[in-house]
Amino acid sequence: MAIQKEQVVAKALALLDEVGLDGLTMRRLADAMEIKAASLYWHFANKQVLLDAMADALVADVAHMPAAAGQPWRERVAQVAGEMRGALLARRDGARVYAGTYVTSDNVLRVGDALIAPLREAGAGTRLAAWGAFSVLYFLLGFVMEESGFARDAMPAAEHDQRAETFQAAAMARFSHLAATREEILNPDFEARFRFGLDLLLDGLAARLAAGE
Amino acid sequence: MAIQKEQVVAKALALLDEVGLDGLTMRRLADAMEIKAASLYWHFANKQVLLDAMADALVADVAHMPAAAGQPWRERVAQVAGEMRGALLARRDGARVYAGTYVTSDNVLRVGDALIAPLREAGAGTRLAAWGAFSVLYFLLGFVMEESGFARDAMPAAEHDQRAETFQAAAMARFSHLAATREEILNPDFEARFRFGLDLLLDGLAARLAAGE
DNA sequence: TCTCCAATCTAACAACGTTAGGTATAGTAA
DNA sequence: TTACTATACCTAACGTTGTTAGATTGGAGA
Repeated sequence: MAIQKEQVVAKALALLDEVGLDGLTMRRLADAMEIKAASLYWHFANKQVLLDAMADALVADVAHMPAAAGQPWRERVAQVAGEMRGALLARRDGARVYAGTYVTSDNVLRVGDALIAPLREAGAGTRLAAWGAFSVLYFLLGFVMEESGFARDAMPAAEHDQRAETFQAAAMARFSHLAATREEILNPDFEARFRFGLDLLLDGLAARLAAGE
Repeated sequence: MAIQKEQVVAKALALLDEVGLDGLTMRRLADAMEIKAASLYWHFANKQVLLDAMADALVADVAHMPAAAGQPWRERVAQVAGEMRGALLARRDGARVYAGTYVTSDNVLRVGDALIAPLREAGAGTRLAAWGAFSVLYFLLGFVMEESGFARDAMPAAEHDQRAETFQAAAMARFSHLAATREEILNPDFEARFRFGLDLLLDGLAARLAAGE
């Protein structure tokens, strides 16, 4: 029975890649499984429960690697954060699915634990460790939501270009600082941008660790 | 005509507070305006356009105050970020509405400009200013989404308590670091938590500014 | 008075999530 | 074998949603 549930979730994630979150309907999912829509309610009480299970499955592979001996806490945090970002980007609308749920499954909790652990072992107090780890998660979630919203394949290329154009027009006309930093705002190297923001947080954490918090 | 549009948006925001994003249907909005649903499509091409306009209106009051003379860049960034958080929290599901759209309206662009400005004037290069400002925005968005999801009035009290319970059970059994920092994870002082994460980012930015980036 | 156009209406469509209640299948106990 | 039970599906339908087509209103300008 647990096996069947997981098969449904797997098919749902595969379908998500095809049709996106808005296109993911119970009827379409049922079709893909060669089943009728009503039968899905045998396995899941409602669609939200299904989405919760999908969100859980989304991060199932994150934070499984044990820390290498002597690995610095920064690297460990960055590692988990990178895995998490990768997991949310791996499937279309992954970040939206994840953000739309409020799951406290093992898979989700493990990520939190894996972010807190390096901080605690580096000497952080409970507040610094907990709030710091969650700050990383908040940044990560906000970042990836924007990142997947901006991805070229998330919208018609024409719309993408038109957006950049209206942005530029408004920026030049009214917002001098946006205009001045336009190139960096539109810079599509999301890997570097993510690393940049993450490093800001890690630097802040390092300063507090050094100060004995 | 623009007036009418804004009246619809205003009513929609008022209704949002009453029924939440999921309860906000075109028919209900039309009812509240003593109009039929189809008539809304005279003013807005579709629901998403309406939601975009709502997201725009949501942040209409943010970042209007000019910087006080000699005000440090940190304070200015914190000020705008605080206003933005306040705006997203001011209306029920405000963060969800905002995150679900991709608007490049004046109101939205002004926030970006107001976050970049202090950094640039403090000597930041274009990359540091732009990426730094957006890092603050990403954190902010992720934070407020979580915050409003966790707010007591966002879900039945029973569900809230049950969540905390299942969290605790799992944490104690399997995730020692979550268990150890449990109190700080569940700490409801979101004001302090927000300030904490924001300060992490600001510290990181300060270090880079000092280094001449 | 006539014309025009903005703003609304009625009516309907397809699609959605979900529920009630029936049916086949397969394993288990008598 | 027979009877029972739980699992996993089915058909059929309900109410609601976003949206469209096309008709109707009403007021302003010629």
